[in-house]
Amino acid sequence: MPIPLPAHWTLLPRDFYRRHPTEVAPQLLNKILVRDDGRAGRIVEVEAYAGSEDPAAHSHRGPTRRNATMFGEPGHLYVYFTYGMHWGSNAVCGDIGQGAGVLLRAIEPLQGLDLIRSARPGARRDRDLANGPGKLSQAMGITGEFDGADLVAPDRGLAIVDDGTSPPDTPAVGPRIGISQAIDFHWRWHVPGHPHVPAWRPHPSKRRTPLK
DNA sequence: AGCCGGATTTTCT
DNA sequence: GAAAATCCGGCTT
Repeated sequence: MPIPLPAHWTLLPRDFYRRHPTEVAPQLLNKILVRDDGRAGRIVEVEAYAGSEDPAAHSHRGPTRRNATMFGEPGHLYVYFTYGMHWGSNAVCGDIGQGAGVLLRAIEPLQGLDLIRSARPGARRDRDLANGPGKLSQAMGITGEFDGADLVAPDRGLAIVDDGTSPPDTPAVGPRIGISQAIDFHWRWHVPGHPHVPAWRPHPSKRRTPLK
């Protein structure tokens, strides 16, 4: 069942996702993540994860039960569980079998603020509602039930749309956060100076050292 | 504003 | 059995 959208909001086509995640990621900035319950937010921070070429990717060592969605059709949502309590949301990219995706790290809530606030009871300020992959998923009510959801031909009330806002001409770039492998890949992009992106980070505030 | 530790459980080695 | 694509609260500057 289709998601009711404002007239000028258009679904992103399948081919949008059928590219390398480092190409898709910056293009996802300023797009909108929408749910059929009225929740919507502008994507303001993303990270690219490739397949076998990327030691930090869940898909690096090939398909498993957890990452199976990453190896499927692009334009679906890969939802993973980590740290015993947090969900992360990715748009699957590239070709089938590649295992690539773009992690959605932060959105600026636009619609359904009442629902989003009640989903994030701990948030003091609105800028804390969805400025992190776990917070974003919690704000939008995304859990494992949404793993594999189609974002192009929505089957679970979730989609990514274009409202006519272009991606930033010069998106800010930096290293990915919370990983211990391939920290030299600068595969994180965000809207420069956006208030709903965590304060300017020239480097991760907490860098884990690889276990020896 | 930054650093630190605890929470909590799935996943794969 | 250890690490994990994190978050939060509490403590120190």
